[in-house]
Amino acid sequence: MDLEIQRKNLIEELGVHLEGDHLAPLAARILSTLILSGKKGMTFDQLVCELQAGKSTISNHLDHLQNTNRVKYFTKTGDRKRYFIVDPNLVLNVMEEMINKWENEKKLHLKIREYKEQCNKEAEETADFQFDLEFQDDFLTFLEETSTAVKKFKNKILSRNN
Amino acid sequence: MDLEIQRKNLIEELGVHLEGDHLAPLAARILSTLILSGKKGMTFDQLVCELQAGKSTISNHLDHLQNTNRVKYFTKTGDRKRYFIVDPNLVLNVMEEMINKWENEKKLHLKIREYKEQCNKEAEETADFQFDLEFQDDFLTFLEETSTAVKKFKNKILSRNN
DNA sequence: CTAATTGTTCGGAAAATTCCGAACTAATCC
DNA sequence: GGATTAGTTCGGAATTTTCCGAACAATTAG
Repeated sequence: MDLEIQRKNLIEELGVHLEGDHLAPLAARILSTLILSGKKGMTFDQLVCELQAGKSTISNHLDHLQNTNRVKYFTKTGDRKRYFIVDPNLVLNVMEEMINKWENEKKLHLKIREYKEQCNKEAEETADFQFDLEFQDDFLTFLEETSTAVKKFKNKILSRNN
Repeated sequence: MDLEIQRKNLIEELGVHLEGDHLAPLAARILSTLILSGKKGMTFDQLVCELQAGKSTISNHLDHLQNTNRVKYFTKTGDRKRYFIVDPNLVLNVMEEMINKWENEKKLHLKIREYKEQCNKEAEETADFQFDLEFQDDFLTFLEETSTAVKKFKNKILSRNN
């Protein structure tokens, strides 16, 4: 198949997938376009043209993508344009985010566990309803182990990259 | 602190967190309410009342939560009401979803890798730009390992439960 | 100095999501 | 049979998200 057609299709397919991560449709298209452009990057105008979008749309989404550590840019001497690329640490950043999310989830579920235990203590005296804590414990173990797996891999990449 | 106030706060806090998983605000509140209600469950009317929402809203969201394997209900003989509870397999189902998502992500990135390799082959002859495949390879390894970690834990839970 | 390039900011239009109430169904109760 | 319980379906109102174009910098080019 023609490489250019293949590329267009991949931008859309990857774009749809990236929308799953709280990215607006066009933000997802920008990111997938940059992923497929590799290290040569893309300029603001190229993105506007390629994605058939308004300049302000591209500007705002690029801002957001940079603030969330997904995109960076480089420049060339004597060239005012910015060349946008995916953040070289994107994989690490994504992992960092996952770990943080899970860390928060763990704290929350510990709070819930505590609440349930308090309820059980109160109910004990009246031989009333008791909470089953298995759900909470399963979930906490799950978060713990998955988080550890990701951390381990993160360190592996980090030590390889230095 | 008063248990009831603690509960209300937890519903909101957990609710906000659950909104992160593509759940509408009220859908997230339903799920967090059920998580905090334990195995005694909650009836349709209790949810309508507790969450101050319209019956149709609760009905539709409950439908969706059941279709996505997050919520189940049980009944009592001589009682027409349904008692909604979190799906006992919620943890397993969430893991299942993560694995599937990552499986898809892997396929997509393999496609991208292939595209980039084709580009490189074409560019070789003209000594042109070459794609760096490290990003793709890092990501693929990452998905592989995390997926394996989750699968392992899933099996541990499964063997414990039978 | 004037024009062109490279964007950013702001107000609002368009579209999608979320939620509600009114009307409806289906089963049970009296 | 009529009233009550336990919900569902449908149309649309309210809110939020997403995107755009016009006007506005700010830098460089001629």
